[in-house]
Amino acid sequence: MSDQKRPKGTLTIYDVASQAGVSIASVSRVLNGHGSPRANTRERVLRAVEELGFVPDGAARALSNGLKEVVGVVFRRGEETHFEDEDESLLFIDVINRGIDIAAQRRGFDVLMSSVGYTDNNISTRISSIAGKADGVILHDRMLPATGIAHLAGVVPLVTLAGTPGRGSMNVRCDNEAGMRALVRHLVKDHGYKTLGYLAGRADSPDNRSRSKAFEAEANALKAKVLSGPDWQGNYSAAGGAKVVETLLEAGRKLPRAIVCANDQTALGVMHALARRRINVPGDVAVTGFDDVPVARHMHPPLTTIRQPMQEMGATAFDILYSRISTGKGELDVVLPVQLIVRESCGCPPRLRA
Amino acid sequence: MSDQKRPKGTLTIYDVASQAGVSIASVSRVLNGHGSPRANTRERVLRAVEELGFVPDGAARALSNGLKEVVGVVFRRGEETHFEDEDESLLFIDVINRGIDIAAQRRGFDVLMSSVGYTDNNISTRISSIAGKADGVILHDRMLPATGIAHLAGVVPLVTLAGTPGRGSMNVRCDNEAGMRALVRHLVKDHGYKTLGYLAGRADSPDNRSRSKAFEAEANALKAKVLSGPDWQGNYSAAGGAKVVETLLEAGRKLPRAIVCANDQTALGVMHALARRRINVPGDVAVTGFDDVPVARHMHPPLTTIRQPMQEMGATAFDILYSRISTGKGELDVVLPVQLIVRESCGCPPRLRA
DNA sequence: CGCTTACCGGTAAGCGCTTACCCAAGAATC
DNA sequence: GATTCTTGGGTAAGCGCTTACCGGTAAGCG
Repeated sequence: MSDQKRPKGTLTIYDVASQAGVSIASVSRVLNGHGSPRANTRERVLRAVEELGFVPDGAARALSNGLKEVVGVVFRRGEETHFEDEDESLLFIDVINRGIDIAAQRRGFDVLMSSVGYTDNNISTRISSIAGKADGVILHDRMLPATGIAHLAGVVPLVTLAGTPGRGSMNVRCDNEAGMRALVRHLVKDHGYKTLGYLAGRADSPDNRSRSKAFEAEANALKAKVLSGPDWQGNYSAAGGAKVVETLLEAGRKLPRAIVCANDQTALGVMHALARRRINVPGDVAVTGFDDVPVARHMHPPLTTIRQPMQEMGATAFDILYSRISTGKGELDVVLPVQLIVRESCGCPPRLRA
Repeated sequence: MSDQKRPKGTLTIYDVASQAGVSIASVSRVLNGHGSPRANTRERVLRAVEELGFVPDGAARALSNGLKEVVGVVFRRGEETHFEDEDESLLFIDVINRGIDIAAQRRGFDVLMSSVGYTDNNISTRISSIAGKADGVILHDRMLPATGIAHLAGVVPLVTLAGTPGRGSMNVRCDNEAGMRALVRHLVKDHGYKTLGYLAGRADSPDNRSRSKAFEAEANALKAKVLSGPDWQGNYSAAGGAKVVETLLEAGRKLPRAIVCANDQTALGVMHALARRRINVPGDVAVTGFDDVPVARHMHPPLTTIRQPMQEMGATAFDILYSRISTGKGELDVVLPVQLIVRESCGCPPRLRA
């Protein structure tokens, strides 16, 4: 392991080749396991690589064979005001990212992460930068308007999460409709609640739209009274959820028997706001979420919600992207099943923990 | 925004050049803001880029100008058994990574993340892969033995976190000694505890070594009795901390008045184990941590600990790596200050929350 | 023992970009 | 109006790698 070698320029495959006394082609073959090098050649190359501490340049490799073995992931970094438990837990996005990471490793890919703040105004520049450095891109929800997505999809293989497939981009989402139907049914049929409110997520989110629609449809079908509209517009954040409840209360409006929130974070905010007003959950008002993020089961009371297979969503996103990259094909729209998780915030009795 | 263009091969700078009726050099100049292109030229190029939806290839760019604008970050993904709150929170590493991310963005760099599992046996292969794709690498604690670090540092600019600087690699850590001294002093002088135990982290961790040394030195200086040794060997995980306490208790050993844990996660495990035995914290035994991870203040009782500026550590790691990459210079060893955070697990009274 | 077949391994082309170098055309000067 | 200075922009080399192609040697065969 001689260290005296300190070539000023970077160490290249030529250095390895001359050290080993073979050609650069042989070095490349040995390193990539192509062809069938003679044992002698192989050994000399490996020894030279070891002695020199050679690491092939990823850029050159990528340029040459057209594969970077990198996926880009773009998501929003929370920057709004935070609620107690909100900033500190693995949220929806983190768990999905972990799934992507794990799936990527199986294929020898690495993950280029880029979080953008809410106030960043150069988002599309940043996404382009990522796109140029990766073989494909995974976009979390609400990163780009539909036209931007279509445009980008023409440039690089693209998977959106919780979006809508279209114009060449692929999409992974979960079965919002089935989840919402199950939830509403539980609230109305099992608990007998007659009035329900839907505290919406961002208006431009496909997830929010399908949850909202399924909510209304099912509630109407079961003859429950529905409260919604502009007063019920949240933004997926805990602060947004709390705000809606407070505004409603200050206006002297009567709350429904159950508040169905667009996601768990919103439910977190709602429960905070309710607690501050000494309104009992679920005694006076039941609250439900959507996602089943890790903190959901530690809320007071534990949150009844719909579990999305978050890690699996991430892994699936990578997998379809990968097959698109390597074979040119790939599912356009993958819908993953969800599961109703009954805890106590809906009014069900506590269960024994394992 | 014509879409009919669907060139089979990738879109290159040549396509843009011919579309704009200029040379590739001009396209490159406009895109990178070099030279002083005439307004006319500039416009034509930008229009062509827009029409074609051109995104320059990062690999080619990197190869050409020797800068990838990517930093690699390698860390361990937890895979051991988990305690209730452990898996679900932003831990030490996550917060540091966020700091890296934010600092990197300021310089137009992106972050290539690679988590390795505890059971992965191809770690150095993976690290090499990352190194080849990045301009520099940040390694979290205990990813590689010292020789491996020295070796890698010869290949790519390298920053270790909570390690030791040496042989060309840089390091960022926090002032373990000062923190530990302050903590021990608080326990002994303010609370009057006479016997202290140090529940160690991984034996091969530099952080653990310096905390352990400072602990003993300060405790001895203050004439407190010290319990340590092989029975007190943890591994930074909650499970490890709990195990030590249980083993001690089963062996009928008497616990010290205060248990100083190598990190917060360990303290979490210790408090679980103590609670299970109905031992009161801090009444019977005080417990302290180190790090101040986000959950620390939500434990029961809230954990007294040493706050490390985690996000700043990440940002600093990137910054010194960046200056090394761009100027060839860079601090070799950065030590960041820490702060004693007094909560209730040491025996102090509850404070009003803001 | 001479010819075919196989197989290793070397040479060189090119991946898409940046940039040093150089040329041409307009501005400035006498 | 001829000469020199200025400056935008084109040509081509080269970044470090992979791989198609081909030549040389050894093994297989009649």
